[in-house]
Amino acid sequence: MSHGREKILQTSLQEFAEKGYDGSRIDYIAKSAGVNKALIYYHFKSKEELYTAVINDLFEKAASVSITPTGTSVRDNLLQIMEHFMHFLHENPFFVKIMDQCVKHSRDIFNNLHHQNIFFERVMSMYLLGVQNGECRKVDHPEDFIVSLLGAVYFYFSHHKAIRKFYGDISEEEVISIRKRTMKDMVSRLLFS
Amino acid sequence: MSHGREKILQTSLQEFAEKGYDGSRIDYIAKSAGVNKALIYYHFKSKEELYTAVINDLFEKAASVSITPTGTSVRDNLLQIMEHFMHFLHENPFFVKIMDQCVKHSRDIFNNLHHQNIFFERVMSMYLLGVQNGECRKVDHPEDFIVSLLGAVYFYFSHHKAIRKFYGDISEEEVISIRKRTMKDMVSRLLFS
DNA sequence: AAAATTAGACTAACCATTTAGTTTAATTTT
DNA sequence: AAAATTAAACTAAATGGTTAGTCTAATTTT
Repeated sequence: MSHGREKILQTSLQEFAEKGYDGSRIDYIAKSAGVNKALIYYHFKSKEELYTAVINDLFEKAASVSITPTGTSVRDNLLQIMEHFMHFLHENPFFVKIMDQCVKHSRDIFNNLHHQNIFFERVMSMYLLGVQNGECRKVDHPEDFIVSLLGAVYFYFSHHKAIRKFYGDISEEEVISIRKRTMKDMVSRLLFS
Repeated sequence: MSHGREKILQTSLQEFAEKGYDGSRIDYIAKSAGVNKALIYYHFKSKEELYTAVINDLFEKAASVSITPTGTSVRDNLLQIMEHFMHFLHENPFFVKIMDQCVKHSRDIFNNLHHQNIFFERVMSMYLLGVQNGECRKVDHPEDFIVSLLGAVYFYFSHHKAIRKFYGDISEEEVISIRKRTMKDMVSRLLFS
């Protein structure tokens, strides 16, 4: 594989994540990647195709993250998955930014992605296991509770700029550790009892 | 007040909410608003200024929404505020869309807004009241629980397209009613007991 | 009369895309 | 092994559509 192509993809991810599709400039991507603009068109047909390539790449990586919980109880495993979700968002800030735009931009790109929702599915199937073996409490609409739990976690990362001030002047790591505790408490209180 | 100015602001809100700042076109706004393009520049210095005017307008309206809970207990009042939050997001889809972009776009515009967080503040002060009179349970980091609760509600609206499918083939009103029940359950389990 | 609005041509900058070519390294032919 | 050929990777510069913003002169509204 050519070095240029990889570099273009990396740089484009940053640019698209930060400025959005319409705000991104091919010229700037080329300059940042240290390649000639035409090389982008050599590897990708158009800006649109570059965008979808970037997105597919990203979501593929996201989907390949293996989450095989190792706990002995459903409770442990659920907490592990959720913690994993948190870490994933924390370590992949581009994912959140791209995801946020992607939901709005061309629905075709987004709908053709298969792996948007591994975390939802894993939490759900783990929860259903918990209901079966009596560990979890039964709720009428588990999908709604799970969306709420994932959303609560996601929201902090997607609206970091707006939210951060509520936590005062402590380090990011401290906030994450607080959020982790809260998240565990939420899982316990909402899905168990 | 001039009729044109109002119409321009309304139309711009839609355009900016749907396409984002960079994706929006002044020509299109003028056409949709049924006014001449020059009129936009008669009222607003530039696209950027139009954008900030639209945003300030929107957040001003959002802040002016009076939330004066009428319940007899802190529990009732908290639930009322949260339900109000949900209704507000449901009825003002533009708000969510603008908010989402706004967090990313020019930080100056966003940081100069005073009223981003009325809901956070009202929930927080109501909760503190509940702690004082013994209705609510004490938690180490109430700000984190409140962010999580608001986030759980917000997430559904901001990522509607990605999430909707988890609820199957039921009407939007039904989903909202399910979400309302879940939200109440969450408030009860997280802030009380 | 002053403020609001229209018509629409105009411009300058911007920006995605193309064209026409070069470089490099590997493969084939002589 | 030298010469010829190929294909892929890459580049500099041009092209042309798009778009924010302007200008002028006239008309309508308050």
